[in-house]
Amino acid sequence: MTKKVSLSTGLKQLLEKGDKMYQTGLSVDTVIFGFHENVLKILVLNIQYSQKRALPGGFIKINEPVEDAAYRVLQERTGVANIFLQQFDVFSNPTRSDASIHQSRYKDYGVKIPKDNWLLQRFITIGFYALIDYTEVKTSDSKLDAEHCEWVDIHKLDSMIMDHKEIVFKALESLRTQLAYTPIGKNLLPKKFTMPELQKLYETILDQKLDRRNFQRKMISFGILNKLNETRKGGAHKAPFLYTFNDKKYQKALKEGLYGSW
Amino acid sequence: MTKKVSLSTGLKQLLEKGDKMYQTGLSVDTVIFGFHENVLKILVLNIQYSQKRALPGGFIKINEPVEDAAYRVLQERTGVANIFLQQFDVFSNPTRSDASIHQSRYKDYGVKIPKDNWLLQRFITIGFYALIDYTEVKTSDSKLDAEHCEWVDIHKLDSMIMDHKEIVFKALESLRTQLAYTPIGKNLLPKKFTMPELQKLYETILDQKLDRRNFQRKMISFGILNKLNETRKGGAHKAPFLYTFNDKKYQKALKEGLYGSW
DNA sequence: GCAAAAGTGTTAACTGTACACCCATGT
DNA sequence: ACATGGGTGTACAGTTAACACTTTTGC
Repeated sequence: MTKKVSLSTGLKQLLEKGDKMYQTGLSVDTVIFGFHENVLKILVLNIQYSQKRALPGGFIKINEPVEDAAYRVLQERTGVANIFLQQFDVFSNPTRSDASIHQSRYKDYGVKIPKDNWLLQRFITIGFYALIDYTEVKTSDSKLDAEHCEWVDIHKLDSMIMDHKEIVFKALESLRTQLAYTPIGKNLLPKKFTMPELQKLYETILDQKLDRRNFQRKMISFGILNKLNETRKGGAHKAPFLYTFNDKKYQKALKEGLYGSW
Repeated sequence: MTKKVSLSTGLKQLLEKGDKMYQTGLSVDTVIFGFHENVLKILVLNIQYSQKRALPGGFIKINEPVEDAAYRVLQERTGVANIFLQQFDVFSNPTRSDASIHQSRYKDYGVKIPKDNWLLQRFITIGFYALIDYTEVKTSDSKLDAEHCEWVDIHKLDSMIMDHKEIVFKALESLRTQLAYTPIGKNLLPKKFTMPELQKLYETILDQKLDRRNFQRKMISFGILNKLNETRKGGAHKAPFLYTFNDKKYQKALKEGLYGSW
């Protein structure tokens, strides 16, 4: 992260030259899902001088595909590569933008954004969701950062700016639909995981209990798992076996779907 | 449609004031599906001075939701209201734009578009597909129109401008996926239709033969059809019964899916 | 040894698929 | 009458769902 002075320089450039560097009126917002302590969480930004939170988002560079822009945002916030990213909707309500958010960001430096500045125009945003291994993300621990990143339980997202709560809701809806015909665990779990862990993940996303035995059989029948000869010791009771995803088959299932269509 | 003079005025305004009226760098393109003579067709534009065809598309007005923009395009081209419209993807390859298409459109009027004009900038387009009752569309019959609309068999789309063929392909792919968990016939068929007609529609979209009897049972089991006490006379052989969609249940199925999720 | 969690097996219910048969209509 | 397409029924197979039993581990 940067200090106040250089941040100010960056903000100044954004204000004055942003419309030459970026596609005006367009942004990407990413709903970054992670799984931790049996809870589905998303990575959100705490907005300075506001109780509200925001989705990590950014602008699209001239000559940049939107997927790259979303990936760039993700990298900046999580430092993780090889992330599952999925575009799921476009949000274009003309009243969704909120000039005050940008204004308060600049107020501190004594700058008032001119009314006709590109930042204050109406923005259409393209929504992506990402699935990411919680353990691989190094969120900055300093609460002092102007834009501090934080994992928040999906059920405890009370106040978010603009339409960001709607975006999260839609992302979750898409994720649930995806779950039915696409493998998803690989991106949300550590390399090695147990069957109960995988099941908890599914149950959390679907918000529903699943039968332990049938779940195991179904998962194995998909043929995307490698069973290891190790067990997860340490927990009370019987030690469950560890699994990894079979990369080749996983990728194949991602492309063709778990059931191979009609 | 308008004459050359007023068209020129419209084009002039587009060139000079378009960036004040529309979201720059953003467009919508619509893949309009229709079903006729047992063939899945889409409505395309014949580009003047070109052998290539284009998808009906347009720009997004300042303060207009993208869905409204897509709907506007649809209305302009088909005159039909109450259309099923679905956003399915965003196309943002930086090299997808083609300045020559805009240039040749203006060349006729002796106008050369300045290099820095908004029309020649990179455009990101939001793809929609529409399902529409073929019989309700009045395509202008005059082949003289600058932008003549035409129904074309989905399998006979050889040359299209830019990435429009890819857009059609992706739309078809989405439609096929949708088919599995959403009712779709309502928008592609006349009010009254027979079971064999509905089946042909499904077979055409899926590009696959389906069992006559099982299809019928499955459709009826969805509970979205009203069987009428009329039959479609005229054809050879036994007259099939006519059906309509049960609007209430159809709308419910659209929202909740045909199977009600997990 | 006991409680709690994990592994494996069995059966019943349901769904999808593949047919067979009968009926109506135009030639 | 017969060829063709449409309507209805049934039987089998494959899948899903429900549940029982055994094994392992920490206390």
